[in-house]
Amino acid sequence: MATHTSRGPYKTGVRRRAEIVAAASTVMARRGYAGASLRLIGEAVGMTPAGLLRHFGTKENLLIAVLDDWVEQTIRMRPPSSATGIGYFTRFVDLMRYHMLHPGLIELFLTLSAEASDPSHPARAWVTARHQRIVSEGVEQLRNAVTNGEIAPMSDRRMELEVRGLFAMMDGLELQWIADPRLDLAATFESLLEIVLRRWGATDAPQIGTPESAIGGEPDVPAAAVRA
Amino acid sequence: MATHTSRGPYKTGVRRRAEIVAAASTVMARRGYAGASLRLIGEAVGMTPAGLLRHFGTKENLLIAVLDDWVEQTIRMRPPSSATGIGYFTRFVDLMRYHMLHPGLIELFLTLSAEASDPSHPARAWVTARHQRIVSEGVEQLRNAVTNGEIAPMSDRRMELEVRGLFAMMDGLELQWIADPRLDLAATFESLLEIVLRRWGATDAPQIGTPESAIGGEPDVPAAAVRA
DNA sequence: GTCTATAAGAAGATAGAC
DNA sequence: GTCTATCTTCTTATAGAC
Repeated sequence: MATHTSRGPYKTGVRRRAEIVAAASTVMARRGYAGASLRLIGEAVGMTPAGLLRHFGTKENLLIAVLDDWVEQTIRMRPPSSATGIGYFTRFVDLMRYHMLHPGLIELFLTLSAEASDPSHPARAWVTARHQRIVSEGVEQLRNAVTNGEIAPMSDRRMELEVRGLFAMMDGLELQWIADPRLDLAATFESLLEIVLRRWGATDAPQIGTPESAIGGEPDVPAAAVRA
Repeated sequence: MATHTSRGPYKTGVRRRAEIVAAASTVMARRGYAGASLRLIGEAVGMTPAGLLRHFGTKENLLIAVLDDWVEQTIRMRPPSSATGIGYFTRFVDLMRYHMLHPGLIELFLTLSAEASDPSHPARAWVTARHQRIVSEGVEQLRNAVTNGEIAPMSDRRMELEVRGLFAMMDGLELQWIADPRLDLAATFESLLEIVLRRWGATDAPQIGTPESAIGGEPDVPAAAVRA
């Protein structure tokens, strides 16, 4: 006991736990919650199903850990209130680029969002709450943009409509992208966001040219190379 | 044999088959392909798993039958080439209203679209092919709209971008709607479509007021009542 | 055409050795 | 902290009675 080099008794345990969450995240993203068995996750991290349950008790607890990790990663990538007004929205281009490098994250979110149409799905409440949170967060930032004079004024109803439309477009593009990874997700979104910002009357809309093609159809334009 | 009243020997068989497909469609939409066991589907239609497999042989064959039925229902609702140019896009408002009355259809499509991010998923090829088909179909109709002088000209790349953005918005709104059915899907989409058509320079964009609120928050505005 | 019975395997979860 | 072994239940699928 006195000879171990780690400073805390739980140090390796914490690391192992993180490895399990990462593996579970990947497998659940690919196969869905129901399709991701503890054996499959265990194989990915080199452990038996019993070993996993020593750490998390139940499969549902593991899902919750995966969701928490997803939130943590997203926040680390895009800290809340790091940008206000229009800057809040332009930062989503970086988020899309981040997603292209970590496909599992968005696969997981979309799979759970769709699966959770079942009211008895363990992630149902989490998904619903998250949708509500990002819409109200978006409306708040759009209001900031108006207050700061970055964009033209609009009604509250119009703001909710615009925010819902923008977030819907992001999710829908991600859905197209996981069906065909040749789609340049970040570039496509960047072009569409520019159109939206221009329509809102943003004066500092980023100057971005229309990408060569949304799909890299020609073999000499390997858009898929951007992925990890 | 000579006494039965049905005209063909397979009449009841065909009806039963249709009932199974309908039940399987509902259960798969709610639980995903992996989560929808033959036992669960059998209970929904009053049959044992063995009975189901008498009709379809394997679970995967049943999924194929469900996908074919999905296509058939969608086509019946919105016949191909029934509207060209801008009319093609405005008809999507009707499609959204239809989806609100038949939630299972869109739940199934979204669940499978997300699940099928796994390359080994049996519906992977079907989902990918469908995404490609509707994008090229949309671009074709947008081109028609330009040719007919309904909207301002735009480049081929821009057309693909606009179509991808519009379809992404539709899928994303549907994702928001299954997470919170209080959202008035058709009205929200109608308002957003009007904005897009106006931007395209459509002269006959439908005159629709912004809905009272995208979410019927007040108890006296039961937006959910529109559902079946 | 649907059933019961059953196979062969995988699922989540528990007990206890080391 | 991870293992093996085991339990119970559930999975898809087959065989054969009615």
